[in-house]
Amino acid sequence: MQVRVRYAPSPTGLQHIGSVRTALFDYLFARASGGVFILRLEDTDRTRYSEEYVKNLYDTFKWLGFYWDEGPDVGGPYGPYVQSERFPLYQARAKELIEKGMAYYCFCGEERLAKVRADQADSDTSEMGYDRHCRGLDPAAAAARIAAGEKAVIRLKIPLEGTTKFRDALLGDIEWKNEDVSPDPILLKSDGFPTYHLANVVDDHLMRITHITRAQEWIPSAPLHIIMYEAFGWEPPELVHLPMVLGADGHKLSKRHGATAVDEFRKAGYLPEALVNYVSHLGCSFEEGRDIFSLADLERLFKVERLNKAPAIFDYQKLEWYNGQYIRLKSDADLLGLVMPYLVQAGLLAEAPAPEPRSLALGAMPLVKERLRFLADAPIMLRYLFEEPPVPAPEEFIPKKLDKARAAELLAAGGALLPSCDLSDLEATEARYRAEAERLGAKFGDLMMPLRVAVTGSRVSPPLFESIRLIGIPKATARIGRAVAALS
RNA sequence: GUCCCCAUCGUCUAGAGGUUAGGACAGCGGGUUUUCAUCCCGCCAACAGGAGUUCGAUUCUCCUUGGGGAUACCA
Repeated sequence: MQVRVRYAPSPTGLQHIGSVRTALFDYLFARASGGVFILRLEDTDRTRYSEEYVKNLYDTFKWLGFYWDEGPDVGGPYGPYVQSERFPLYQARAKELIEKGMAYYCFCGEERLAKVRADQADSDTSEMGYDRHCRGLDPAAAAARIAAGEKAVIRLKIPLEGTTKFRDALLGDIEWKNEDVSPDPILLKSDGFPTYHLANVVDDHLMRITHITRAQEWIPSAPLHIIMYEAFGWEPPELVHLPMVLGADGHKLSKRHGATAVDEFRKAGYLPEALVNYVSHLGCSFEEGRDIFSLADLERLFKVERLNKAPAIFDYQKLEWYNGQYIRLKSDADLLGLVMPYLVQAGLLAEAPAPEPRSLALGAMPLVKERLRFLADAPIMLRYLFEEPPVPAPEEFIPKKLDKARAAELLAAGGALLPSCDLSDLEATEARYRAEAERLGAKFGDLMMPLRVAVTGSRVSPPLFESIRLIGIPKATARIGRAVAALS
């Protein structure tokens, strides 16, 4: 039997790093088993729905490099793949359950439900949730009220006794007492929209889903779904509940822990490879003694047995390390392509730069490749190549244990030497400067630091001689001249 | 409160009865180096606790403790 797995997001927010991790495992599971990966939009919550989130969903996965075999945009034999386009299906199925006596109309309004909840909170009862007030209603009477136009929801009849068993491919056998299952959850809302439970079960069955992979927060609704499958007389898919992703404080990952929307990572200059690689190791391992895995590697190596049961804490530092690794793996041309939008946004480069500034930027890539943590760091690091940096305060020029006069002297000497240097020969240039430092009785570093500050505007910068080679000796000499003047 | 799931270094993990408990990130200390970074080397650091089972338990069972999740006309 061919494996069919789906990622079924609800477009009620930006794609979250946690759900993307679930999507990744869905995707890998399908690919590793030669199965089919399906995207299904669960847009049944129209109060939180937004078109913008649908767009974000597509953008996110395109950027990450996932593709689906069936979905709203690519079609497929079991469509439509958007739940809002499938409403009649759910209504029919809910009514089917009523006819079978497995579900019932409930006429309880918000107020009564709120009161039930409040009473439960006040008393020391362990009973929680709906009190099954309408469960005992005469079906014919209820049907008559519906026919008369009264508003109602449809609730599933959870058996009052007995147990529901199911097997999780990861966690093994799980058995629930039916009295502990959510008491008669709503299947169809009063506005006729299905809830997650109904839509999910109906669609998973109709779309021939073979494996449900979702986060462990869904375990408590699994028995309820199983009861529904049984009520319909359907074979339930295999369940795989994935470990959750937590923040540093051990709670469900959320905004207060830092960035959570994939979009935020993307804008900050994270690479999709880094994100995928890092996230794939939250709750899963692939191969020992290796840290770097491409999406293609993961597709090949993924196995359900390598999944973990315990929740994983999201570690921003490790993600950052991965990002650096992937940045260093890029060719200069590729890196420039990635960094370009950031340079453009900072006003350092035109959107379609002329050959000269473009080659300047390209030449700068080897200088920053080892230094970038995020793509967004590039403009800060490279600004001095494109613009005249302001002359820093005098104390910035003064090496440790030296004074202002000495700094000016070293700076002037270093500047004077520059025009006669052949910067295509870095070694020779360095040798000359070392000799110059010796002649002046200065440490090499003390000769270099003021020069660096004068040329780049900062004590921290990419390698100096290569930087000068990029902007040209005349420009560098001019900057040094200005700095000498400022120091005198 | 009730129910469910989980438990190896600070973090992500390897380990599937016998290992000096391995790797990675972070931290710390060195080295390379014109600053910063990269890179290289080293160090620190874990089987939550208690009962069993067994010749032998990190590994199997139970209990305790701890952590997380669910308890919506959201998913």
